[in-house]
Amino acid sequence: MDASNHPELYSVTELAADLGVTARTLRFYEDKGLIEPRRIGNTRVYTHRDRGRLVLILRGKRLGFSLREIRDWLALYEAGPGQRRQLEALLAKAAERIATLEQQRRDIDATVAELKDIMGATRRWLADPNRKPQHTRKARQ
Amino acid sequence: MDASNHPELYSVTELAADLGVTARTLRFYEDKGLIEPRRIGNTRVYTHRDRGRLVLILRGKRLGFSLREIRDWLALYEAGPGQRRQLEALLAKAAERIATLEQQRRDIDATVAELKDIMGATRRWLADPNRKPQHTRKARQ
DNA sequence: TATTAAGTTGACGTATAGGTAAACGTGCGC
DNA sequence: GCGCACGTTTACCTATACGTCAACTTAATA
Repeated sequence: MDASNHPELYSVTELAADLGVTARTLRFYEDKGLIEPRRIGNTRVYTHRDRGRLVLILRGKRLGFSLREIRDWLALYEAGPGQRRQLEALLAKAAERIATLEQQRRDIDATVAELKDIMGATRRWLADPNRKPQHTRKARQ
Repeated sequence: MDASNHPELYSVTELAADLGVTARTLRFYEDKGLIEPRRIGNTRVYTHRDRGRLVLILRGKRLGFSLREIRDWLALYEAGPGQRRQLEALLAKAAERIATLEQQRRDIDATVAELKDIMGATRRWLADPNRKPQHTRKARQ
């Protein structure tokens, strides 16, 4: 069950270790239709191309896409007639994701501001418990 | 099952509507030990104080704390000997949360930058497919 | 009184990305 | 001939914050 004699073939455990994930993860991705490694008998054998595909998958994950999105995009990428459409779809998805992230960033900024405000009020209160607690910012509720 | 005759008493549905959540949510919070409204027979009756407590709970949620954290903090707030300790605990929690959020913000910034980089490369590729795709930034993997 | 509205508990479903365990097969070296 | 390391599948578990029934009781009202 060892494929190390051939430089471009990997077992699950090998490739998983190589990519910094567990074998379970690779099998899970297969379950979800993201990869389909060859088999020798019952045993999975990953090629260099499979590895490349997995690198793409992991990058997608790191960028915050769900496995479903990644799978759909890869399928579309393989089946499509030209490249143009997929690249445009990719651009759209990326723009969408950027919008989401920038919204999250604004939410974070607002939350941090509110937390800092509460901290300030709390500190003033600790310094002088008689002074009424007074927030300078108004919360959204 | 209507408590509207008394200005400070609410039924689940009333208070839920008032707070913009569902009755299920209030019962769930009770299950999790965050509130303990009085009962008339089997029926929940919320007082003005319960409402105040729920406002605190919802603010905690909005600021990104888990129900468990909120519950623990409320318990500590009720049981504690003075206020000083709880306020200091609150300060610590808030600082912790701010640190988490600022880390998230950095992650978002990095991700957005990478996405924009990919978009740029994709656009150049669309404009001139002969030119090799070339990212200016290097990803973390 | 019969109906309806609102209350109750309990249990199962949802989404995500795997972890963990059980039970089993299989080739290899000694 | 045996054990070990590694492979396989199936299936249930995790965390979070509720949503969604279902079955039942109680209270108010026409």
